Amino acid sequence: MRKTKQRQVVLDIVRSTDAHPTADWVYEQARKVIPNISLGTVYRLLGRLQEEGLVVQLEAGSRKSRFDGQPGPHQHIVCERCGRIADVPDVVDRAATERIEQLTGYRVSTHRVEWFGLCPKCQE
Amino acid sequence: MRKTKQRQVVLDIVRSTDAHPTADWVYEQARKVIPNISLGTVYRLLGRLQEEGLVVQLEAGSRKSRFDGQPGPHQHIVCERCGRIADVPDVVDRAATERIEQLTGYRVSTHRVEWFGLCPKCQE
DNA sequence: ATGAGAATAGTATTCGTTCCTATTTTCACA
DNA sequence: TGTGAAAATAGGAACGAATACTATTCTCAT
Repeated sequence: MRKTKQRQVVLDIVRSTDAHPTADWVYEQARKVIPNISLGTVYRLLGRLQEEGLVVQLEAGSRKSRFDGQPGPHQHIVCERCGRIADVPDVVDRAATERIEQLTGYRVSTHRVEWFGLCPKCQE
Repeated sequence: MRKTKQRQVVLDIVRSTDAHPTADWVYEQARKVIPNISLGTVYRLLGRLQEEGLVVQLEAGSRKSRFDGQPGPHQHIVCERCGRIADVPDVVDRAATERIEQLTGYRVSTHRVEWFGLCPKCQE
């Protein structure tokens, strides 16, 4: 792993804010320092930084939406190897929701818990 | 809202499985019944069925990934109006994880809680 | 029966992201 | 301090899930 100016700039930018920026926002900021930096470089660096644990990527996962024909209060667990999705009961109670509302000032309307792991078949 | 064959077929398909199918899987199944059904129709119907509460869409939200330069155990709350994201502490304890493992047979490696609501600014 | 408008089929388009490759840059080692 | 091999980048092409567009078909209240 080599120390490049691009890498340092991208890391500084993503660390400089708590606004959870998008890749293209990081790209725009980076261009102020390195005008001809490439968007592909930003994507590659963000991915690499994530592998190293310096950055967390939200809403990643498979980019395909999946649909559930059994609506109702339940959550999901996704197999990290084969993508199989199973239903699980919700573990978040009313007290937790109220705590979040008080801490953030947000008015909570809903929440979603996603679990990740290995399904029984993929555990071998 | 009109009763069309396409609508009924898509609803039957998405209700017939608990595998949380993708839109193109639903499309392939639907083509076995209506060979010239359009993929756009499948997308539109799934969206409409979701609005009616008959179907739940997973992993939806903005299609852009967002990045967090402050790694560490915390979760997020997303404003449904302006997209603002704030950090919140995790509310899932060890006992809940064990319960999920026993219920599903999955080996849990991580989880993610996403809260949705209105940020203070958007509550007016 | 019929006509207005809702829904569809087929296709083009959008846009976030990834891939490709010639060129540049970094850094271990002489 | 040079030098060369490997790694990283810039720029642009390609990909793919999802959406937009529009002429045509279908539904259903009357």
